[in-house]
This record gives sequence, C-alpha cells and structure tokens, in this order.
Amino acid sequence: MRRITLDDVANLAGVSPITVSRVLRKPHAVSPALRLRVDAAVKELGYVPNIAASRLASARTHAVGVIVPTLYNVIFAEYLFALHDVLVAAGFQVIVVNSRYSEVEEESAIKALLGQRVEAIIITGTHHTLLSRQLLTQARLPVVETFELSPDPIDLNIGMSQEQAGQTATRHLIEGGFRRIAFLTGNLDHRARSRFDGYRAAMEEAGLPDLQIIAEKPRHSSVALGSDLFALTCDRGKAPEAIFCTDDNLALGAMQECRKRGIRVPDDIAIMGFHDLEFAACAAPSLSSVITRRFETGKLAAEKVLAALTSSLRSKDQQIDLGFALIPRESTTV
Amino acid sequence: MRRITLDDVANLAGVSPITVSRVLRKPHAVSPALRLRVDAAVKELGYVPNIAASRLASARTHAVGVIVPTLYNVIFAEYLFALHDVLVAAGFQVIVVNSRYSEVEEESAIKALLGQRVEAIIITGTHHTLLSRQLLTQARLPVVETFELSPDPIDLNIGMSQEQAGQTATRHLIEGGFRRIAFLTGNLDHRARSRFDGYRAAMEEAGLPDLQIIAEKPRHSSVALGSDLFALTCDRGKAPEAIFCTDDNLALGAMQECRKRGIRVPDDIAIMGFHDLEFAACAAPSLSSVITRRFETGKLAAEKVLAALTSSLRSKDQQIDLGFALIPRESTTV
DNA sequence: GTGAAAGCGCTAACAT
DNA sequence: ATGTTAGCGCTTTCAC
Repeated sequence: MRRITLDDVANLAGVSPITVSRVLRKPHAVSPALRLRVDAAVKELGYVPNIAASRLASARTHAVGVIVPTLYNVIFAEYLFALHDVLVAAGFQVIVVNSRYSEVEEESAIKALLGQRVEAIIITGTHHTLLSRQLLTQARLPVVETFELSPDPIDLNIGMSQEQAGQTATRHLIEGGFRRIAFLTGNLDHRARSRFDGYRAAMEEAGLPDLQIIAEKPRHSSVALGSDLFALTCDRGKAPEAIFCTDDNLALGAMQECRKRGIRVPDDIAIMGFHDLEFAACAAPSLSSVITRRFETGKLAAEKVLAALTSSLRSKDQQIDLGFALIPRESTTV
Repeated sequence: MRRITLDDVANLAGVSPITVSRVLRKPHAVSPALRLRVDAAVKELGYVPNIAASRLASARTHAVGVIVPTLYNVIFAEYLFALHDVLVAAGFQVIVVNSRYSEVEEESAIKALLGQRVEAIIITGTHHTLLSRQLLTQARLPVVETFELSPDPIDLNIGMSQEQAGQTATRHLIEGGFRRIAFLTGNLDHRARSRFDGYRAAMEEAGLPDLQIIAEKPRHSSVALGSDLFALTCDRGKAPEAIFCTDDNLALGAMQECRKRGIRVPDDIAIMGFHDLEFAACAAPSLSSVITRRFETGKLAAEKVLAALTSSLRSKDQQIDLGFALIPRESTTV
C-alpha cells in the first residue's frame, strides 16, 4: 500500500500538484472553489504531507534545535516549556537534544542538529569544545547561549552571572553571622562550578575557611543526594553553622536529614538553596533561595531567535543579563 | 555561500557521489584507499549530510515519535530518559511532542509526527479522540500506548492498572483503621481519574463515605498545590483522618501544611502518596507511596518498538502489565 | 568494489 | 489564479 502523495490528491481533485501545495500552505492564494475540492480530496485520502520532501524542496526546515544537559532537572523543563510555547506558536518545530552534561555529547548533538538543518540553535551554557564552537560559528545561523554570561559569546547570549549569584548567597549567610559555611553540591557542571567560585570569593573576602562538600561520584541533584551529603558531613565531625546548596533539591534533602537528627533549622544550622523551586516557599521552615529566571530565559531566547530569523538584519553579539534575586526566608533567619 | 553537498565531497575526493554516500553509511563496503580520501574530503569541507534528503531518498527516517502530556512532571522525564537511551543507542532519533493533557493537542501531535514520517509512535495513555485512533491505525506503524492498560489497544500496550493501584492504596489506609479518607488531586487526567475510581471502589466496598478534594481549577501537581488543597480542606471543617494524594508532590505539600498547623503525621492524619518520587523515602516522616515503573515502561516500550521495526513479523496486540507496588512507610503507620 | 541513471515528494521560479 | 518545468540532495536499483 503506497503512501498517499501530493500527486494523488491533485489527481483526485483534478488540479495540478502545485495547487494542492498552495492550498496547504497559502490557502488564500487559491480560489475558494478549488480550495474546497482540494480539501475534500485531502480528507478523503487522509493525505499527510511529507515534511522531509517539503524541507528539501524549500530549503527551509522551520525547526530550531535546543540543547539541554538533561530533562531530569526541572530548571530545564521550565526553560523548554517557555521556549516551546513561543516557537511552536510561530510555526517552528523544536528539536530537543540532551548533552548529558558532556561536552563530547554536546558536540554530537550539534552535529545532529546541523544535519537536520535547523534554522537556529539554542544551547545551554557557554563552555563548549573547540570543534563545537567552530561548527556553530561556521554554520552561520543564529545561536543563543543561555544560563551563563560569556566573555566571548558565539552570537547571542542570554543568562546571568552564576558566580555573582553564588557570591551573593554566601554573603547573605556571612551577614547572618555564620562563619563555618559549607558548600554542598553533587554534579559540578560549569554553572555549579561558577557558583562555587562565587562562594569561595565571598568566603575569602570575609577571611573565612572554605568548607566544600562535593559528592565524590557526580550525581544529579536530588533530595536523596542532599540527605546523603549532609549526613556525610555530620558524621565527619564538626558540623557547619550554615550550608549553601547548589540546588533547592539538595537543600530540601539536607533539611530532612536535619529533622531526622534533631538539628533545628535555622537555630542550629542555616540552609540556603538555589533556583527557588516551587516547594521552597512552602517548605517548613521555608527555604531561603535565589530566584533564577528560567522562564524568561527560554522565552527571550526564543523571541530573539524568531527576530533573527524574521528580519534579515542580524543584531549580532547581543548579550542580555537577566540577573537573579536573593529571597531570604526562614531557613536563614536568625 | 552555498551549503556543501555530497557532490562537492565527491568532486574533491575524485570519486562518484554514491561512493561518498557509502563511506558515510557502510564504510566497510568501500576500499580503505577511497575511504581515506573521502574522509579527508569530508573533514576538509566540513560536510554535514542533509538528513531531509536522506530521508526522502531512502524512505526511512530513523525517527520515533513520543507523545507525553508534559515535561513538567518528573514521571515523564524519567520515562523519556529510559526511552531515549534505548532508541538513541539503536540509531534512532526521538521526536518528543507535548499534548499538554489535551486530546485535541494530542491529535495535532499525531499529525505532526506522521508528517515527519516517524517509524513508530509511543503515546501516553489509552484514551484518544476518534480521529487520533483512526490516524494511528491507518498509519500502519508500531504504536505503543503506555502507563495504562487498554481494553482495546491500538497495537501494543505497556502499562499498569491505575484503578487497581488506587484501590490498593486506599485499602491500605482502610486497613490502617482510618475511616474518613479523602482523595486529593489537582489535574484530573485520565490516569488520575482511574486512581480516583479505585479509591471510590475501595471506599464503597468498605461502606465508607467518599471525601474527594479536587482542585477547582485544574493545576498541574505541585507541592504548593498540595499545601493549598490541604489548607482548604482543613478550613472547610472536619478534617479527614487520612488522605490519599494522586501524586507525591501533593502529599509532600500536604505534609508541610500539616507541620505548619501543628497537625502530626501520622498520629493525627495519615498521608499516602503516589509514584514513589525520590524524596518520598527521605521525607520526615517518610512517605508511604505506590511505586510505578516509569523507567521500565520507557525501556520496554522502546525495546518493543525496536523489535517491531527490526523483525518483520509483527507480534501484534501485545499487552504487558508492569504492575505496581505499595510501599508502606511512616506516614501511614499507626 | 565502484559508478550511472533515475527518482523520492515536494516547492521555487517562471510562465500563462 | 493556475500550471509547467526544473531541481532540492540524497539513495536505490542495476550495471560493470
């Protein structure tokens, strides 16, 4: 049973193939009479256009590639949600590829997307392999790097200073009078590392010791990991007075471990999260955190891509700092 | 600046286009000498094959379509993760489309995927519009419906009885001696509705009253929603002795609201979750829940698709019940 | 092992 | 407003 093609529809409707094509893409360029005949034929045959053929013939794919490290992390799910909304509404397909936090897989992801002839690429982070950068540059298409600020953007760049955010969060704890402040993290991707740098900078400027707690085996951030890491710290001796977690999940895990051990938050220990996930505000005690603007990042990235794709004038090398906001809540209130 | 094509590579390497094509797809069918020349030319020109052309010419897309309601829900992120792993390793592209819990959007999603000429479709749930079913049937490709069991599967079906799971969870509470048991839910998608049916069946068989608490405006399950719904219940008068939440997120929210109000869990109220999200075990008190096998669902669905795509013998109408498991923890222990 | 010819199913460009 | 022609960039025959 052969697949139905445009020609089949044209034959049934008694028109030329191009007319069918027009009815499907720009119905108003066709007279109502023919349009009706064609629509009827399409329906009768259950015709579904072959997108590959359309892409090949028109040299347009109406597809945008998006690379994220993972879908596990809600942050990226929210970001994608916003991206998706804007791009799909504008008639674009969003092709999502995971890099699994690996620069090598990111490289393959870029190749795969270029093979698909996507019209733009939105990529998480600003650190890529040399070849990745080269591929993205040579492809001559709009590229948006997100979630971080690059000293040397490939093209567009929408993000925030992860380092400043880390520093701000740490300073908040220092100002709270805490001195033994630990930094908790699982997977140290480039963004977590920047926050860590910010933490260290803040500690150093206050003349305080660096108390890092980094999962030995990189594990993706989770509540369970937070519990584990915190338990480990406690068992290792002198507990910190405060902890700054790279992620609210870790913070929640640490909080639960505290409860188990009868350690009071914030009386015995202050806990600071990151990203302001939706449960942070309603945790008990409520969790201090740092708001990051994932939705806006996704929305803006998508809009910039659309703008670049629509108008021919490329407003190159734009960098947008979306900032962040510290939200002090009960978990760090003395 | 024209895009590099296979012909360009062939010219540079001094071979025919078909040889380049072979080097890329079945390198062992080409002599080492030519292979090296071609590889060099590919690298020198930075050639990236046009997948649309390849798909059109070969009538194979090596793409599998997956429809999920949303990416917000970790359940689907985990499921996709497993799916992805299997399919990508086998050389397939995974095209993910969201239906946003709408049967109408699901229909468009199916059309979009068929337009892409995906070789199989893996779809969440067993309830679809009439046209959706028709499209899926007529397309004559492997279809896997997941997460539920269908009385009349389109093709393959891998899932579990949501209703039995709901009934089992409710019985567990009833056996704990609770009588005023409420059912908490936000968005009532088909699976949540089935769990609800199970809840009602259990309550009815025990001769107990139905105490449902359903969000007025459908909202996706979240910790905040759990807090809100539970607060609402408390303010409305006589509090239930136990609650069964469609989702661990709701359960966690309810638990936090309890803490805020000084209601002890499980002494004053028992709380039962669903899905056994990763924080359930480490919550304080630990949260009773029902394990659902998202990873296995994804993995198996992908494997079945591969099998159907590889061997020509279609093992039609298979249905696999992956079951579920009740995990009693502190939150329901009297 | 390598190549020549033909065509996949559409659309752009140019008629009419 | 509609049709004709040519071709997008690959791969599938089928020769050699």
